[in-house]
Amino acid sequence: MPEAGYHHGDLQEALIAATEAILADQGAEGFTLREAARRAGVSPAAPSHHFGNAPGLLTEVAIRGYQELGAALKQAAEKKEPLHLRLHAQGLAYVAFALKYSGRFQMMFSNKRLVAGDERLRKASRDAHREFEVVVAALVAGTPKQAKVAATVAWSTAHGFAKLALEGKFGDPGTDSGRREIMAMLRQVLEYLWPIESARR
Amino acid sequence: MPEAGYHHGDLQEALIAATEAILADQGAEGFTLREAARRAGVSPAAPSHHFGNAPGLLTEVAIRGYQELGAALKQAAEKKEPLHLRLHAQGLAYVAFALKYSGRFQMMFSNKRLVAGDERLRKASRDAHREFEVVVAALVAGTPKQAKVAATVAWSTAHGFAKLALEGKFGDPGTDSGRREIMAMLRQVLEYLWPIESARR
DNA sequence: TCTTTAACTTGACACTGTTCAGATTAGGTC
DNA sequence: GACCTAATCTGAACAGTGTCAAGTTAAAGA
Repeated sequence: MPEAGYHHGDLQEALIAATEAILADQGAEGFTLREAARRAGVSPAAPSHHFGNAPGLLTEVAIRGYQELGAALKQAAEKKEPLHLRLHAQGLAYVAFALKYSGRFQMMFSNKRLVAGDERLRKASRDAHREFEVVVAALVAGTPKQAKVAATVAWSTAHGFAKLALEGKFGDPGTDSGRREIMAMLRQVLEYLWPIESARR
Repeated sequence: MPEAGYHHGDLQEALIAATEAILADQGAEGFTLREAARRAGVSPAAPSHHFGNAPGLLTEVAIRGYQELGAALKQAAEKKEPLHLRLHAQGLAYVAFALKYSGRFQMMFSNKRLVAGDERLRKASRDAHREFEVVVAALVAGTPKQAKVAATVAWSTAHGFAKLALEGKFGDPGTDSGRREIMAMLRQVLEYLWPIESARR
């Protein structure tokens, strides 16, 4: 694990960490392969031996992002009654993740920069999405098909809200007060979609 | 309007058209300023005299995109009874726009590549969004604030669904059959959100 | 016609991702 | 311990990018 010398020791992880750092403080557009190599203290050509090319590295980062997101959704749904609260918690967790790790989040959903059709990536994305389904299935009385539709509604709404929020449509996501505005608006949206008290209007 | 000679005649429009063409057949990531200049038959430095820089040109294209999108939403809402159908039509129009002009659509919502805080851009975006509000306000019995929330729900859902669809989460948006799958799923989502027949469950 | 000014080009600079031949070293084998 | 192989990384190069400063061309107004 020595960071100096001709052989890095654990360049793979160092590059992933460097990429996440860049995404964190420069955003998705700020990433360059050379900068990642620079931060890992290695030549521009080094990453190719581990990840093939830039999309290869980014795909690895995206996979981990989906796993984190899935875990956050799972955790948000635990031990919440009534069941509606679980969906609220998941929506809040989804947007909170998007705001907190905005660069990574944006990268996770920009297929053009990832390895098109990577099987592990598809699986990670599906697994995260499924976290919505398990909650929705418990809530919606209906066929599995209806549950799938409801889960798609939940995902689409959370995702659309997060994306629009990141583009500054609901307030500046770069400031504390802006983020509070955004989350307040989100709570109203969730309440509209899945009212907590009464049955749906 | 002569296309040849030292002075182009109408380079402004030519560059915008070239940009839209690139976005149409290469996608948002495929755009380069030099390629736009190339297609307009002009040197790489020429665009700067009209748009300052690449974000300047892209912002102009995005503004027109929002205007088109707003017009499509407005048109979709015309002459449809019952009122729920207007929202359905708007959702369908939103996603149809995203699928048809995917490159431009993606660019419209990638602030990092546009002029941050351009006033005309903000207005164009707001105007498009407002098309949701006018329909929702007529539908939702409630305070203006509630109408705003409902409009945000509509926008978020349509936008999220469109984005996820473009990333291939509901089928391949590049094929006819994939697009049919996507639109079929969307119809179910809209029916879940705003059931046509009965009152909301 | 002359001159001002807008439009455009040329050439340069600092970047980018990727490739390829070569240098280095880690780890297993004698 | 010495040797060899295979993995790892470097250095230099290439084609491409956005943008800038200085120079060239032509349109428009006096």
